[in-house]
Amino acid sequence: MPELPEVETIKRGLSDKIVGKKIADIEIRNAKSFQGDKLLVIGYKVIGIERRAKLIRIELSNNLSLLFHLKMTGQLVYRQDTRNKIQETNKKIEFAGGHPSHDWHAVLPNTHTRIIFTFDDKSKLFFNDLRKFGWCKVLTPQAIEALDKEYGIEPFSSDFTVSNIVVRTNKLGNRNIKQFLTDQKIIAGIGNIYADESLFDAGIMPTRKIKDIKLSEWTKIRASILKILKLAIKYGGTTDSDYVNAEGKKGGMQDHLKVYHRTGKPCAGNCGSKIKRITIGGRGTHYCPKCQK
DNA sequence: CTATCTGTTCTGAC
DNA sequence: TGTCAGAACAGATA
Repeated sequence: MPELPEVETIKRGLSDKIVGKKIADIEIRNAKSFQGDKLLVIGYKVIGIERRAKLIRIELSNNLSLLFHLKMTGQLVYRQDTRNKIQETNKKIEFAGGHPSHDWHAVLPNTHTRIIFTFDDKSKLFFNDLRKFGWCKVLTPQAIEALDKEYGIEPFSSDFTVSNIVVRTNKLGNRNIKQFLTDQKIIAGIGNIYADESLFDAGIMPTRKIKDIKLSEWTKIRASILKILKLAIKYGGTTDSDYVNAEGKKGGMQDHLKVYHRTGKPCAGNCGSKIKRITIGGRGTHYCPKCQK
């Protein structure tokens, strides 16, 4: 599930590859995945890639932008070589084994490819999305500005201070900390994985009501969020199921997670306890009953 | 085979 | 106004 570190990893990967290239064609394989008129963006150059919350934006030379939300299973994979030898290799593996190979997603395009962008040098950007929840929209600068206001504080901005966080707890005191952290209108970019990991790092129970959280604990939570997000970006994000970077490769953060999807396993803090799993707001929530208070 | 679970965000009901 | 279930969708798992 692409959260801030995964989207940031894709952004950095794509910046190296497509900035300066002109969009020559767009093939829409699933109408719902592309919202807007593709003719408005074909023929224009990519001048930059930005990230806001879990959204990725390709900025074009005519001031319009292509905005993507990958939701849970979306991928943005760039291929320079469209002859795609990997595809032929994988097809053999797939048929030989009778089931999809380990590198199944390297086959491009595949059955989950919803949009194909072709650049003027014949290289391609594939938007894949198994569950079709993700989307790409053509947006004007005004629409981008309006959208920006709907989202909360960026963790890596100077606005991400304890006082700015605490001021947003007003009237939400009964809410628990896990739901508070994953609310995009409050802090932008934190999802299920990094909320659980940050709260473990901070030693805070995910069920804690925010009105009962002390200032010293908020300080710790803020520091833990930054620490965990930086670490996840360093490792290129978490590949739980579908996430891959702009080159189609998996992330490495899953090997460094301490609670997420570690239900029943020994706590990484050597406390002797096992990781528990509960449901908060309909989402799986993982924590150590001994290390988190 | 069916039922359940997964996890981001929006919508509509209370 | 806040909260919450349900939906969007496809596939893995029980």
